[in-house]
This record gives sequence, structure tokens and C-alpha cells, in this order.
Amino acid sequence: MKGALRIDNNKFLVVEFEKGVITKVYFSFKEKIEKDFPGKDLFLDYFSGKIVDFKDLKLDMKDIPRFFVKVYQLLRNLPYGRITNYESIAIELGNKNLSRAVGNALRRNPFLIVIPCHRVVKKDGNIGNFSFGKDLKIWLLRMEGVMIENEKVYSFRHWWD
DNA sequence: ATACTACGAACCT
DNA sequence: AGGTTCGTAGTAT
Repeated sequence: MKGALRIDNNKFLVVEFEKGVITKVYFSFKEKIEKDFPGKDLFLDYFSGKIVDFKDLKLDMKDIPRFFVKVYQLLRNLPYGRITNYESIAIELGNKNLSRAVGNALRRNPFLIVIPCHRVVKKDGNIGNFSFGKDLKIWLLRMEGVMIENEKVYSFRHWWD
């Protein structure tokens, strides 16, 4: 099953689900119509600027590699408007050299926004990459109140602050 | 076995 | 400030 929420003129959020459990969340630029899906009200609130917690949404991770799941589960606890960096997650997983593997996992994040990979930036303050483009990452972060100038965050709260 | 990466540190200019 | 290089772990092919 597939649902969609119109974000603006050319952008939809698409949510795929199975028996009320979400299997995929992503942006689409060619959807045409809105359709209901689990958690739609939460996303509506989120895109109207409200502070939203997606922690209770049910996600299907059964076909996702073990390491990826560990990264995603950790990240689910990163609150709205906070940021962290790839190395911090790696350290949390027990090895600071995992930072690159963490990036690799986030690149394939099937649950856009629900797993807040947009809140992970580089250690030096640069935005880092995003599977739907850096601009979208900046847009999401700004919506959550993170100040960004020249593709660099300059006012923010860390996860642990 | 090899290639790839949404990274980081340590070097260069 | 900006670049290159290399180490690195986990996945994909």
C-alpha cells in the first residue's frame, strides 16, 4: 500500500506500508494525488512547523542489514531540532572508526524523517550529504530551527546538550 | 576479491 | 581556507 502527502507544488512525501506498519518513507517529485497512510497527521504537523516525535510509528526493518538497524534505532532517539555527527554515532556503537559505515547506512535510510538522518552533519559543521540532495537537508534542518550559513551549521544544539 | 561510500585525521600548499 | 591522501568498516556485486 502506498500513501502520499503533498508538501508543496512539486514535492510529495510518499509512505509505503503493509498492515499499518511502515515499510518506506521518501520524497517524490512525480506523485499526483494525496492518499491516506499511517501517521499522516504527524507528518502534516511536522511540515506545518510543529515539533513532532515520530518514535511511536511502527517501522518494518526485517529485511534491513543488522548494522543498519543498529544505526537507525540509535538515531530514532535523536530529538527534534538537535543534531549530531557521524563519529558520535560511531562511538556510540563502540568504535569511532565506524563513522564511514554509519554514513553508508544513512545513505540507504528507508524511513526519511522518521529516522532523522537529516540531523546528522559532519563533525566540522559542514552539512554533509543527503540522499535527496543537500538542499532538502538544509530545508529540513532550518524548519527545525537549526541556523545554517554557507552550508555550515552555526547555531544548534547537540544531541547530548 | 573488489569496489563503493551521506566520514575523519593528517597532511599538504 | 581549500585540496589531497589514506585508513577504515560494512555492504553490494
